[in-house]
Amino acid sequence: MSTITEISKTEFEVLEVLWQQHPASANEIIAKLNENKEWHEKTVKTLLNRMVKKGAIGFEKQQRTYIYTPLLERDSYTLKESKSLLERMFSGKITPLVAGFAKSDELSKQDISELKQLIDQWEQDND
Amino acid sequence: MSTITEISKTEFEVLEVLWQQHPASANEIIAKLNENKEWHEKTVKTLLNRMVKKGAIGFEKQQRTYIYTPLLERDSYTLKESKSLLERMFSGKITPLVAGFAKSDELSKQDISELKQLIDQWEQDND
DNA sequence: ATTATATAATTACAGGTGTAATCTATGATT
DNA sequence: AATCATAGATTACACCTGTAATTATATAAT
Repeated sequence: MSTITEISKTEFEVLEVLWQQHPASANEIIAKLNENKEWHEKTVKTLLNRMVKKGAIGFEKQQRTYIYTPLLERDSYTLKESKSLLERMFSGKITPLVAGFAKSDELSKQDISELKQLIDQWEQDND
Repeated sequence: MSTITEISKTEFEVLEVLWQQHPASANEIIAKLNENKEWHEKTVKTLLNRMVKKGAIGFEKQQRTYIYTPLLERDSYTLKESKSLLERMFSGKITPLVAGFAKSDELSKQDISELKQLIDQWEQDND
């Protein structure tokens, strides 16, 4: 249920494809992953196994093979991780993070316009 | 020089006090850390040692004791970590992260006004 | 039924991490 | 000078990670 689960960086990459498309078999996941970079089959299987144990994903037996599904919501997981990072390095505030990006020229015109829109929306909603 | 260095979460906490005040001896660091939560002296010493090996901090001998200094800039380190997180979970874009906060009511009136100010500034600078 | 094949389970193994305890050397104290 | 206290160095140790290889098992093929 809730996000007690700790996911490692590689595990996250695997979960990512599951979030994009589930349920999915190990082989489907492996194939999808390999569109980007090389993943050894055994490695992926290990990661799936570990995530099952951690309760991050579940599976259903389809004959001999497993069909996996995420048990963790992407949004809540990324939010938790984001909050954790902000907490640890920016006293929990979002602005210093964005300011860091601004300062080192990591913000594009596009980013700015998206942020403005987001803020407008927020102000409409919270008023 | 540049941020090749990998710092663990606890190491970061120790580095944090060094960034706030340096150079500093192990004991000063330990004292400062203990203002917040309990840190075992041995643990802190281990972490300092590891960070020296990693090249994240340096020291100067003051008689028998070491006086440590950060060799890593806070800003560049936090930027690197922030970028890494955005890269991994938001395709490198800042807006989805902020949107996640907005969606789960993690943004305060204050945050919004700070963000707006930041954006104003950015627009003044980049024009 | 036997064998080959493909899945999942188990085992491997060298770092890294959190959290200390123990050892060693050196300066302080008597 | 001998001893003590203390700082740093070394060692410990279980768990996590990345990255697989090996083993066991269940089906598919012959």
